[in-house]
Amino acid sequence: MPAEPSRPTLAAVAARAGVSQSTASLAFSGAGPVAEETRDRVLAAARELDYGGPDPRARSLRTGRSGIIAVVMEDRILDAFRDPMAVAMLDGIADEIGQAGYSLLLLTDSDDRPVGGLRDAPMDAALLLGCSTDLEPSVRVLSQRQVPLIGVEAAPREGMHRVDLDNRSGMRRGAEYLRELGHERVGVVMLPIDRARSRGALTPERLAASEAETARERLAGARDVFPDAPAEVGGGSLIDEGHRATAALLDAHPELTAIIAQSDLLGLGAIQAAEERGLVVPEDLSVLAFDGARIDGLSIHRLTTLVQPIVEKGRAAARMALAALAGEPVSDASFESELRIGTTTAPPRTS
Amino acid sequence: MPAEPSRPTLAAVAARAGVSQSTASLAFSGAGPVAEETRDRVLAAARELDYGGPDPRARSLRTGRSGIIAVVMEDRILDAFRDPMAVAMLDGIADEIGQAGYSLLLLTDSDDRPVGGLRDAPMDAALLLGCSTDLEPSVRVLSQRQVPLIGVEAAPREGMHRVDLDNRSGMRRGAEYLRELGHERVGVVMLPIDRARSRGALTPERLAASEAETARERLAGARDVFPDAPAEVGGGSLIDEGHRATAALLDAHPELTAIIAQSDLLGLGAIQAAEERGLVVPEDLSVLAFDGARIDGLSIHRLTTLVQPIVEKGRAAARMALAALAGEPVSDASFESELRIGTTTAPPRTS
DNA sequence: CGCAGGTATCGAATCGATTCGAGCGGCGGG
DNA sequence: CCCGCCGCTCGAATCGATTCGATACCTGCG
Repeated sequence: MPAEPSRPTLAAVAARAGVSQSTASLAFSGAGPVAEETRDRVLAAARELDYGGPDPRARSLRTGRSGIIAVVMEDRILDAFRDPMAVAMLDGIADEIGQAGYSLLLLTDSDDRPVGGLRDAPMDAALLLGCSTDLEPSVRVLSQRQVPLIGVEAAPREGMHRVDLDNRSGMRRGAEYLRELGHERVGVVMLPIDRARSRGALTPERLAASEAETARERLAGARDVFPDAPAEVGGGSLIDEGHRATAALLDAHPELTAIIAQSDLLGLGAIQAAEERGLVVPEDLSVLAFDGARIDGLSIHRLTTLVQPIVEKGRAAARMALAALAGEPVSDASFESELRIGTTTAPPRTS
Repeated sequence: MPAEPSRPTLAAVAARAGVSQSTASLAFSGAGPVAEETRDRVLAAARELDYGGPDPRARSLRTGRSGIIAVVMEDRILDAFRDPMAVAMLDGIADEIGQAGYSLLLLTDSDDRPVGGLRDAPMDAALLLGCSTDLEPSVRVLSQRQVPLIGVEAAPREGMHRVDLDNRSGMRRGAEYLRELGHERVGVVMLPIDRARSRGALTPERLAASEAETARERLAGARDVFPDAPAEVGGGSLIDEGHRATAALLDAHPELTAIIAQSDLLGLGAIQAAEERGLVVPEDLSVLAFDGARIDGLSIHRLTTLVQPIVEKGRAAARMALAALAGEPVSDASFESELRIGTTTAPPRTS
């Protein structure tokens, strides 16, 4: 091995400054009383040695804190970031976390490497975004490691704090609004309900086998009002998927006068599909969605949708993690959506 | 303090299994020879004590590796993820990094806390995405820490490996194509050129003060062909920004027959702005963009654009980091864009 | 039967900081 | 003038693993 430049250590700095290691440490961390003159000497020595501050690894071993909060998603990163809701929530999380001096570690629960980063990455807390039960093995590792766990719209689990949304009652409220407008034949365009993200008409069997809390709850809300509503499952929360699913739904059920989409993107796809077959929204087909996403560049329609406080949800999750880390008691949070009436719903044509 | 459950340590497991700590370590890591029977005993003891595997903090102190690769962006997370290019590149990075068993730490170079996570987060390497020179202080900390640095379209810096794109010659090729079609009056819609993301007409002073490599290079390419092309700066790579900037440009220069947008999103905004004022694309106004982004839900126009291998860029950056970590020699990478002719360019109307 | 060679295990040093209690002057009050 | 307190500095233990060299045992061969 050639010359060893090897990063200088705090001990080296202390030696050069002629103080003990403990004093040098105090000079850097600012904790504890240090004479100004001493601190200057230490900092000068550090500069001379090109010392860049204490090694985070050593520090984190000693203090038990790494300054990292992990966010675990089940999707591929690409898919997750295509979803404006995930991004918005992440933004809330990042903001809150950053403010508190933590950094954000992005983990996916990929099938390939079952507990890849989850097991080996240093983290002080973990936020699980919309995770299904089959994340169980990974999550177990974390609770063994006594990492505080916060689940956002995740299946309940012992020892996990939760952030929830009124998916069912919110969607029910939306459905009731459609019924009040006079709709009776309504179809539902669903978010994926399994990890394979398989498309197609929803059958009772598929529903029973599903692990996706959010999709199930939103469907339940819709069916509270329209018990027989047919549903088509999309392969993701994407405009194109909403387009495809709606087309399939309208092919199979031409009598539908309204579509309930489980997300705004699906709803936008529904509008595209409708227009493509010559239907005018909302006169020929009403579209109700969910999320209240702010989507760049789509200004023509204002979706009627259930607005959820997504950024706040992210913030809340982050704050719960921070509270848990601070040793404060943590109580679950639950949020409510609000029906925002746009230009995509109207009474059905009186035929 | 109440009862201390305190996570069991490897030493405890070793003791319970009746082996030495070293043996227990080997049993877990798989390195070194361990009799099968012994390993089973260790794993059993671990199970009984509910031991979740070695502490990443301690491991990383000892091994000098944390298994984390950081990605540094200058935007807020929200802004960065609104940009499909950033997301796509991140996807390439995440994929490559994950494959190698590393996790991804997301850092932003926020003004508030100058070296926030950058200084304190454990990381084995850092990827800087499109960062300007004023990232200097943060970056210096990292090179002090001897963390391998990879810059993507970043200003050159000593000790930093680079991934580059032919922004200038690519855009020049696009501009030449416009000229061949017969265009002479062309305007440029630009990406932000300063951290404040201030909008408005581009002046020579603002250009001189700018730090944004990518925007400058792409402009230079356009002006290689149309030296006097007026330019308007957008407040981000967003459809709405392209819309606004194009409107401003057309107000000030009604004679323009083509718009060169520095990103696809800006290009889409340009189309919107054109259509809004009754111009037909491409007959009345041609639009040339840059990126070749795959954008969900926009199927009407096929942008004429310079396609860049964005995912590959991400992969390359990640691979360079991994190579550096493996002690292999690293050589800079540079990529080329390709002009893809769509339906948004045509000869100008012969007036 | 003795020894070389190999394998499984062990001891102990080490990674680089933080932190707690003790020590040591200097200053103010009695 | 002496004592006690306060403010600064120092030593040494500690965090929880990895890893290198040494040890003990066993096998097979001469």
